[in-house]
Amino acid sequence: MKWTKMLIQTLRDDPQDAEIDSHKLLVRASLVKKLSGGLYTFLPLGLRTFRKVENIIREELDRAGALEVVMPILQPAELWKQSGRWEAMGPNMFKLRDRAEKPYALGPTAEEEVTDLVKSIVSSYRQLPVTVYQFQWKFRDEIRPRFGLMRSKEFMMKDAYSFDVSMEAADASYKAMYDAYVRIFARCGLKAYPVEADTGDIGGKFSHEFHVLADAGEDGIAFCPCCGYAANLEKAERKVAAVAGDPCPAYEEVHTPNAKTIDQVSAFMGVPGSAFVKSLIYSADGEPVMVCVPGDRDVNEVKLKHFLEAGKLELADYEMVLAASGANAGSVGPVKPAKAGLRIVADMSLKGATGRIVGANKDDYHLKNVDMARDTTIAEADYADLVIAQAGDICPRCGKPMDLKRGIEVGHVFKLGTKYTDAFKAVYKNDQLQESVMVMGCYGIGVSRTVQAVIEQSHDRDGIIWPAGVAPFQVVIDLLDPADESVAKVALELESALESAGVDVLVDDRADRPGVKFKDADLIGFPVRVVVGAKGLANGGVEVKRRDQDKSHMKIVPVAEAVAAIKALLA
RNA sequence: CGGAGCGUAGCGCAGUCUGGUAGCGCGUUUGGUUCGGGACCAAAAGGCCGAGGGUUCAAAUCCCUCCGCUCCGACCA
Repeated sequence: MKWTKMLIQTLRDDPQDAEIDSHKLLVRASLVKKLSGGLYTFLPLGLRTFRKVENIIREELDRAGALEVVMPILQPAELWKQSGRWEAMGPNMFKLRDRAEKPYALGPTAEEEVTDLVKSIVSSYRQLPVTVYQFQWKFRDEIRPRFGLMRSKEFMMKDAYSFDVSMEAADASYKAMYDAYVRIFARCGLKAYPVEADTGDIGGKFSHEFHVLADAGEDGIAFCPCCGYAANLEKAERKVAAVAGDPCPAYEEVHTPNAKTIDQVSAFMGVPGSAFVKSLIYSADGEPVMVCVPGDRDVNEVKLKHFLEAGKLELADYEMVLAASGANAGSVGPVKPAKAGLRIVADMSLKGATGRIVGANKDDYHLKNVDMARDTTIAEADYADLVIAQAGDICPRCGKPMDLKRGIEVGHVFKLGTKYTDAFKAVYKNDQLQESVMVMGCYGIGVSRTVQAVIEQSHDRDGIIWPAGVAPFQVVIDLLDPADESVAKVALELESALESAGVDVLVDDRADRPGVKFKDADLIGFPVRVVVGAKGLANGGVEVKRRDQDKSHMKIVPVAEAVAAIKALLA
């Protein structure tokens, strides 16, 4: 392929609307072009990488025995109503109607569709297990699209779904996908780590996310450097040492005018935030619940939701706070709240805590010298791990302190159980003609996001450094003297020789000066650069260099040996 | 949805406060000189100044409305 025949528009300046390196480089290297917020066109170069990532995924899933299908993007609303997610997905889902007013969704995912599909084909245990997958554009009405392809309204996802006869059999399907994911990300040149995760809106039993570590990542991850425990902060557990609370005198009121937040009261009283108990009123399925956590920690709503087994959990509104506590937000506390029998739950680090400061359930007042056991009615069983893990928290597995990292979620595997197969009555018959519900798993990879994650993880000041497996072209030939027929001939012959050897190559045949070509080659980041020029040929051949090595590694090789030398650099 | 910032040539920006012929750099086209890490000279093309309304003799500039983009936040007491 010749550069002058491609549609490439590299940019010297960073685009005005990009914040992170990978987003800037996607645009500057002419891989994508923005149409509108959260909507991108893949340009020829970007699409080549995109297809390579797709093919790696396809090969590994095929190898794992999965079957490719393509299901409609436009999904009838009735499917979503059957699973209850027409409501549950809320405004995250694009909804539309046809001319007959029949409602549809633009698929944000396809559990409903695939369950309906498999149910209609599979009726016997002999047909199981089966795993199907597709590459399909997904649509989500994101609150805030950002960072280019990282979080967009429309994105390419590989989604796979397994169906098994039992929980145990489903574990094997899960394991097969997990292993395939490890291979896929390795082949993409990515360091992706599996981390334990919450199952979120999709629901299910357990799951792992695959994360690429990057400061620009949107997710917090707790990492144990000692034993390798890794979990999304939404889920990350922690161990808490028992509190040896010294006895304290009876509690008493303190007037704290105009001090609402922990920071304000802490400053007012001259006591650190950790001495406080922060108390929040949540509405759990419409019922008020008070949640107490140390003043310097934040509630983990995901953990709380699981602990309370609540369907819908949100912070209580103003009226509910007043009715439950007797005071407004800012003065809420666990000692004698207004509502008799109000359920109070607390973080386990508060068990046995004494001498704490809490809201007095009376506006502008706090209580000091509170002994959680003596002064509150919190049940033994209502102490649980309810806060977001922090760096330094104790690993639940090995007892050593954990680190905090940030990650880009590129893949996710779920063991779903029977949530959807129950809803759709997806059953099979066993050899006794007895019917059972199939057990399901689902497995996603964000293809467009993975492309960007590779860039985020592999670039330098000059541009992208593509891993050879996913580069738009593996080799760029910088033809420095395109007007010189004898030099051009060498470049073109090398191009066909490389193509015959299965190496894809782009010849920069522009009439520009060398510096322009070198800069663009570095920006786009072809793994190997070959310079063909009159000067080099006079010195004995063509010059080859890997993108990830500097000029000192450049080698002059005779034209006849060039293909072998280039293949060696790509290996 | 709340807050902030920004919309001027393909891209990056100045001009807006203080109204008076729409500019700069990169890119593009043509000619010439150059030619191994983003060359130089000359000439040229390219803009409904986000859209609509208002004020004014006159609006990119002042006022109003809307639209789009980016960032922060979305109830942690």
